[in-house]
Amino acid sequence: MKRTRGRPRQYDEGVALQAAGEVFWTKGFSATSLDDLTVAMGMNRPSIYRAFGDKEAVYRKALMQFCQGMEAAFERTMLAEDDIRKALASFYQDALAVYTSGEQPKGCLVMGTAVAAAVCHPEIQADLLNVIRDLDQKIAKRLEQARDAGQLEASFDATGRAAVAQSLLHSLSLRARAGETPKRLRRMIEAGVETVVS
Amino acid sequence: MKRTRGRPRQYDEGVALQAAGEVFWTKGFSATSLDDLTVAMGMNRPSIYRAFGDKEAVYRKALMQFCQGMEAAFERTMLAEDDIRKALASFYQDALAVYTSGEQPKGCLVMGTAVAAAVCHPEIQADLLNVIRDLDQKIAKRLEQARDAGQLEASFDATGRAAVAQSLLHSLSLRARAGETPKRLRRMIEAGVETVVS
DNA sequence: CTATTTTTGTACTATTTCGAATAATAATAG
DNA sequence: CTATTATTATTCGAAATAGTACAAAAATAG
Repeated sequence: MKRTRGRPRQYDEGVALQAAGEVFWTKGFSATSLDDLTVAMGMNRPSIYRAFGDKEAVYRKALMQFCQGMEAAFERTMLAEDDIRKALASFYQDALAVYTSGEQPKGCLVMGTAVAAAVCHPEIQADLLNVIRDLDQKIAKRLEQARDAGQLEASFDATGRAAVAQSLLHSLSLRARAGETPKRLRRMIEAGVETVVS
Repeated sequence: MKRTRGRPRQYDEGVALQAAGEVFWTKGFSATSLDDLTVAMGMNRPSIYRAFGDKEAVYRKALMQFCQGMEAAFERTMLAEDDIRKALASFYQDALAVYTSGEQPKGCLVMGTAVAAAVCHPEIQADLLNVIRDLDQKIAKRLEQARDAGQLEASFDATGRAAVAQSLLHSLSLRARAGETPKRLRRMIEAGVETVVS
């Protein structure tokens, strides 16, 4: 951690992006103003521009940091647990815990806010598609592994079911943001796991 | 159609709301300005206020009109077709046709834009939750009917599977808006139908 | 023809918003 | 101590935005 020249920066990149993410998560991309960001990030406007670029750049970086957190959750659950049902169930539960973590449930940052912005912001749309396809592949790989371990039928369509499995996650996010009760969401997880592996 | 007193209105309510819906569908709720609406609806600002109220009121009325169109699609497919697999498949296909209808695919107006606005706009959130729960019930009822007709196992969990079935719709909307290819979306429908009824 | 009613059209104000120009600050290099 | 570099802080201006006040228009009622 060598000191560089010039005035030392007062912000921590990760902390600032997390704070930005919180605002975007609540208000959405276009309803969030730069003034909102200066307050939340504790940085003044020119510092934000210097450090991250314009609003869209801040947003995309906050998205990517959020995704890293979700990838960690995937590893803690889907990859750490051997039984595929338990793995799926704990993955959904971990995700749901994130989706309902704040004072108000806000779902997934990506699915809750990037989707709306996607049509008018091609780069956000591209990020979104990448995230979705990446997760499809990760789930499919894990399902194949379970199939090879004999936990699923030999004819199990891992790719098709992976898309279904991620659909449940999308819907969980959406319903959480819509204010659905935790009880109903948990029941959906149960029915969903059973459906995916059936 | 009796002529009423006063200057005749130049707009048609349904047409105006549809035009408003198109803008919201593309830009999202908060990125749409009243100037955008005046242009699209062919009405000047005070006329919009008089006729529909403020931006949020216009938005909610446009949402509700969109939902009526989707309900009609539900009746054309899920209720008109006897075989539950065909019914589901044609419902998803009809929905996908709507989701990818414009020059750019925009998914579902509700799932694509109301979700982002839901956290800061309680009435939009309430509308969203109502729409979701309503469709869950409609699908569950249709699945029960299929079960009673012997097309599904007696132990089939209609309520749980209805939530899964709607999840596929949510994901279809989301993926379409993310720019997923029609080919992949159609494949997802196939795998999804098979999963739901399995 | 005049009064009444409803909608349309113009213009305005106060506020928000983005982005940039400029100055001040705090460190290192030599 | 002076020059250089990187970051922070203040301020400004131009544009966009939401909502409203008020006048004009186009119909019916009597």
